[in-house]
Amino acid sequence: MALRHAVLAALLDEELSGYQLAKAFDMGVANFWHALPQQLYAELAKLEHEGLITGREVVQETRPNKRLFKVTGAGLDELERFTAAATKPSFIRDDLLVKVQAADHVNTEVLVARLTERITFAQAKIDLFDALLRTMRGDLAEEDFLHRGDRVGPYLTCLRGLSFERANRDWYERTVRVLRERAVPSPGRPADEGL
Amino acid sequence: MALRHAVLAALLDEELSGYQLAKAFDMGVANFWHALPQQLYAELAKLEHEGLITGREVVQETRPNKRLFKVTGAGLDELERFTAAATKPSFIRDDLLVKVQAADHVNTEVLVARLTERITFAQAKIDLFDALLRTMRGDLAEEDFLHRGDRVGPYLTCLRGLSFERANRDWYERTVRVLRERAVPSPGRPADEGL
DNA sequence: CCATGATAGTCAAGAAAATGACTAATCAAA
DNA sequence: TTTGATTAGTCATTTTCTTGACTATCATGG
Repeated sequence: MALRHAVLAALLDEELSGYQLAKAFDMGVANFWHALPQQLYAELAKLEHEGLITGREVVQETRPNKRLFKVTGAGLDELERFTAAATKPSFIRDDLLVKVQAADHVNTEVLVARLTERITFAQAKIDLFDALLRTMRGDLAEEDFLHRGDRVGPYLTCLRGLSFERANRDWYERTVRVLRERAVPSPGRPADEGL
Repeated sequence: MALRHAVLAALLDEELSGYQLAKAFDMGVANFWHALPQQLYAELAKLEHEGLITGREVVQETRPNKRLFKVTGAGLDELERFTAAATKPSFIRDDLLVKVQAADHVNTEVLVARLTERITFAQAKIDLFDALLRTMRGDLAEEDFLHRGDRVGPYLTCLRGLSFERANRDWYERTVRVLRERAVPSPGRPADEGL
């Protein structure tokens, strides 16, 4: 039941429409949670029905009308309750880990290709997060912002996202290096093709 | 559809029973995927039905009988196909990120408590992974093992798990530090209670 | 003798997430 | 001028994951 709380958390700082939320939760900027539009619209409906958020229609001339949502007092209480509740640990869930686990038994070249794709992707996210952090902290140094800035929550989660993507990139790179080195027949070790 | 491939990957190096698999996939050692026993038994049944694995009954006197599974040729082909297929990027999915995202709006003390719990948990996993890695590489240095050892797949995934848990621990610790510092009323900045 | 915990495995139900297709408007560029 | 992109949102189906309970046997400790 974390999606609902992720939505509540996202609506704390600004009123957003379902569409804007969907953008925020898509792969690009999903620094703290990821969800598809369908899930979000469904969740917004439920949350509004339960009185944890309220929506207001915003009429637009040039664009289709939209509904902006914000968290109610009851919503804040629910978040508070959620925060106090026990947490269950998180796991990495990455296709690539499964593939690398099988690395000794499958074709190395395709695996390296997949890893290389992901290096690019990870780097893109790193750049994005870097830019996001710079925007958030303005002209303050990071430590200053964390100490004195208002709204450090989003900054902290973004830091985690940045660190995660950096670790991804580094591991992808190292794994590629290892697999490539092993693929080259070197003295003292039989080559891949030799098996 | 990654669970089935995770199971295949896990069965590559050794024959395992459903029960043993369940152990391997539980929170303790799930370095590359996580799943509950129910999922695993169901998946094993499906995989056997489709001929991607074969099971053999092992009669035991002192314990209930068990079925050991191993990957068939078709299973290996399926893994190969999976490895070649496009990967979708992975995201962190952590309750705590949601909670920290809302940090500026909820009670800091309970949040710090949750974070502190996780520091302990992360440290335990770090120690576990460290030990696992040492066992896998034997008396070889890491770089030597990665270059010359057989079966580097599991080692590499374990490395990723280790790095992930280290990053978790570090982020939890930093977040606790930041939240604690901000909670203390300091000159030049209004205290939490002041709002 | 009884409680416990480990081994080994199963069933059913429900919540959450992913997939795929769809409406409908407006704007910008080819 | 029609194609594609963006904004805004919905529906239906399937897959996957989680929760919770349940059956057995054997070993160990108290």
